[in-house]
Amino acid sequence: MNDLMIPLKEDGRIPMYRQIYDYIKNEIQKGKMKAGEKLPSSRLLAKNLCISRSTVDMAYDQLLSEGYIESLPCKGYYVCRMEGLYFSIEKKVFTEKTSEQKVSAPVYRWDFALNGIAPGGFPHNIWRKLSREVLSQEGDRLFQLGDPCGEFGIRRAVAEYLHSARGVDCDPDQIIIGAGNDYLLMLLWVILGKNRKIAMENPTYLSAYYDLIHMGCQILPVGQDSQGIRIEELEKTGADTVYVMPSHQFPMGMVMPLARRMELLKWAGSREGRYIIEDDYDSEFRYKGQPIPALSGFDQKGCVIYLGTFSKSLAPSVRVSYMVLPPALIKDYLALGHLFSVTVSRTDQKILEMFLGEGHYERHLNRMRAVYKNKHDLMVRCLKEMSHICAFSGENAGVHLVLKFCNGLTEKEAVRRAKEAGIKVYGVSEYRIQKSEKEENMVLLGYATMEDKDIEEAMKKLKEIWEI
Amino acid sequence: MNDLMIPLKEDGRIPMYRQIYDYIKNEIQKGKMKAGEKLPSSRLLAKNLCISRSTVDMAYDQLLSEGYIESLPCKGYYVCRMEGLYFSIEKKVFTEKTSEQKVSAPVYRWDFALNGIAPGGFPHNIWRKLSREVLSQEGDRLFQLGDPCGEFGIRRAVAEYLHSARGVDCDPDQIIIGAGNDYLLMLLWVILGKNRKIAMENPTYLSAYYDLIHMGCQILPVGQDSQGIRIEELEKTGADTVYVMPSHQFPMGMVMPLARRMELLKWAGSREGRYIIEDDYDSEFRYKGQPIPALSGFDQKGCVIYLGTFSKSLAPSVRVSYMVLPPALIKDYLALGHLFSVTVSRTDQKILEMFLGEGHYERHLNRMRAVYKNKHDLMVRCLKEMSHICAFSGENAGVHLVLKFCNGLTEKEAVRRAKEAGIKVYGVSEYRIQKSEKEENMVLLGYATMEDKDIEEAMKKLKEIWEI
DNA sequence: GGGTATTTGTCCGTATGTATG
DNA sequence: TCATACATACGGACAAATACC
Repeated sequence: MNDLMIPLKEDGRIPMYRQIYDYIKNEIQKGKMKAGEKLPSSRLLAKNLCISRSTVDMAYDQLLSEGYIESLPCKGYYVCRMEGLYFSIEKKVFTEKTSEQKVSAPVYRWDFALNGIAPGGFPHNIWRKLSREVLSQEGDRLFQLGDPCGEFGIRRAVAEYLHSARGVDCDPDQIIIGAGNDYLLMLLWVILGKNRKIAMENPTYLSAYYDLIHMGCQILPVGQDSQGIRIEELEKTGADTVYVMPSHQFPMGMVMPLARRMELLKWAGSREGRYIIEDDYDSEFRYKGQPIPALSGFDQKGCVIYLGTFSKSLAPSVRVSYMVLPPALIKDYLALGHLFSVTVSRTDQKILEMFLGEGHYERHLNRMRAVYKNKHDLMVRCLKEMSHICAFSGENAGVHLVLKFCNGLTEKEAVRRAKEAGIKVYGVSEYRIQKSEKEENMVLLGYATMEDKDIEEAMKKLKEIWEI
Repeated sequence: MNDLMIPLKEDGRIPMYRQIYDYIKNEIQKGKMKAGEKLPSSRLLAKNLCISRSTVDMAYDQLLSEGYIESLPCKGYYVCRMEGLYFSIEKKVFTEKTSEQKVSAPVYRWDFALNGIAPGGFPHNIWRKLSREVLSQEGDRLFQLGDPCGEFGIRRAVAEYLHSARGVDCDPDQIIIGAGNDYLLMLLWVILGKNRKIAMENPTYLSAYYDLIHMGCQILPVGQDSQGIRIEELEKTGADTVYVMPSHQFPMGMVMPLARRMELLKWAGSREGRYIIEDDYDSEFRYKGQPIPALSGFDQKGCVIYLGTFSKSLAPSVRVSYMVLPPALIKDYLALGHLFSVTVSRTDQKILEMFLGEGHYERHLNRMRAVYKNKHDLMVRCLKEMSHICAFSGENAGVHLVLKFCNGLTEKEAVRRAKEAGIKVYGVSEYRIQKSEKEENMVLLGYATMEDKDIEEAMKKLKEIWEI
């Protein structure tokens, strides 16, 4: 009985320890838990229910004192023999209505989604604790209007993080905090002026592409090789700005080596007013090879705009991103007269500031890196058994892989077959901003949100159905 | 490495397991412990440090989960190969520059600010309670990606509120949640298409004006009389869209009567593709007269876009606004393919949902209405004693008043004299998007942030210094 | 070379201090 | 003051690997 799942409601009306107590008592009375049966250990149950062990302890204590269970030190808790008592307590059970979406959705049993985080990956308790601290300490002050760029505290924390972890040397005053990359890109578009010709890698991160397109921007697609964007091609487009993801290109997954980075910087520095937008969206997760500082760290001439986010590394719903502007552009931004208010609530800013400042972020990243490396290695192991079907790339970083079929399977057919088997995979063609004429044969598999067990099951199925 | 001696301080400030963790992590990062090296066993280290084994276990556990070390059961713990993160040991320290504004700011003893809320006006305890509930109840779910328009729950709550309090009849699916009006205006600009000619009242809410201007929008200023925007003039401009604040025009403070509203709706309905953007920013605060439903409530043809916010009614730092789009535009928005993610964190959305759903918002508004009515009445009393100096208007709603000098004082001079006396008041000319040729003679006084005592003192001073 | 003592990671229940309302 | 919940720290029991006789 280690899979005990107790539905907890923390509306404050019924204490949690009481709910646990009630539930277990009921199970014993109904006979679902039999005499001698072992209860889950306090640690295990606490972990499963995402609460403190002491809370479980309190529930067990009460059961103990009422004779429902006995405790064998260093062994566990066991259900006692309850004799001579007659129970007839029938509890009414309420079930939640399945929402309509849920009814129409269950086409996919597995989803190799490209966003989202590992289940249980969000550092709940810490976040909750910090949230409580912030709300009780800061008082009214936090609900007055704040700095339009974001509070100094979080900007400093981000600057320190960028310095030590990404090699980016910037002043807090160069940083702008905003609710998501989409928003910051819109802001950037205003700051840079509306006549920019922006080059992008093809395929690329579609959200950024559409952001810019819908703002009325002219986008010039540029091809890429194994080292990243092709500089020669970039030069030919006549673009004055380029949007790149050097640390882990999305979706192709290549890491831009130092040499190419230097070429890119040279491109930007060779003409006045050229800018590089460096989207460093998931640089936090690397599993192999030398860490390469962000492009922005090598920037001497102030032509790199750095974009980073907590949405990928912490949780998608933490909609906080940051942008480092070169001094010249920050001046332009301030000249706009603070016309935009900051889009992130001050409480969230303060929580994040503390999260970074107290080292929680570093620890969280380390933990998640270990978690993702596990999944990554598992994926690689599964894929190695499929080498007659496909080759893979984009490994060693990020949380997704690129598969290229070598058995003649097309992207379309692969996606279709996977769908029939209840597995969602993503075709590379979806991310092209300039469609290729020839048939595509690559798919993307994100593994962040998948449980290890599901990865194994799904990969086994894929191996079967992609056989030709 | 069995001679590991870790200097432990047991002053209770840093937990012991944490000190051990920090120490070892540091050794590994500095390279003093190399990959593959064996750590002392938990028992040995515990003995050496004279602490419990479990304490060492906790430290090792954390190092384990973060991937610094690996555990081989029955053998020992070993240092892992740490790759991926870029370490720069030296920490950089940033200090906040005392911003120039702060240095030059303390000129003012009183500030009749036009934004901000009453001191103590934010319902702290409730907010904190809800925040705690949300964070402990919702668990992980809340940190996965949510609905791009905002969670259904808050959209439903807003729809219900708008229906009952503002007479706006809309479906939750017509609502888009966003971080601030600025953001929603940018979004709207994308949805409406970039060739719109937008008319605005003159003077108007500058932030909205600059948002649109910087997006590259063509803005046509339109004059207004005591009833609001002049329809004839609007017609002449050739605009296809108009931005208005019918319930309390900023900054002039007039309330658009029913007749004018109908004229405006007629204007919009008379030509295909005409839209009215109704900014209902502070309709919550009315002190007199019949409440007039929002323009959107009379809209039969689907040509009104409604903008509302919690930034004014709750607190500036609660950056949550909402937009109600007519069905046709919602379709256009969805056709854009959800390219924008929602900009408000899901926790904040959930908190607000409960805040509305449990009736806290209604109670809060009632309370604040009473608070502001007090201040409002106090202002009016003070101003009546200044009737030889100025007339006032814009009363009965909102949290600011408009003063018009009748003793020949100019805006410029009035602002200057007030500044000398340590009082900040705001000239109407600042809010004009088309400057007037003749000398201005109106100023704006916001009373939301002022304590009653300060209002009395400041108004008394103003009476003296504005005497001619 | 096979039994045995020792070492080791792992899991267990327990106790205490602290923060919050 | 008390109930609730969490963080920290303790020491015992067990099974598997290892070292030793």
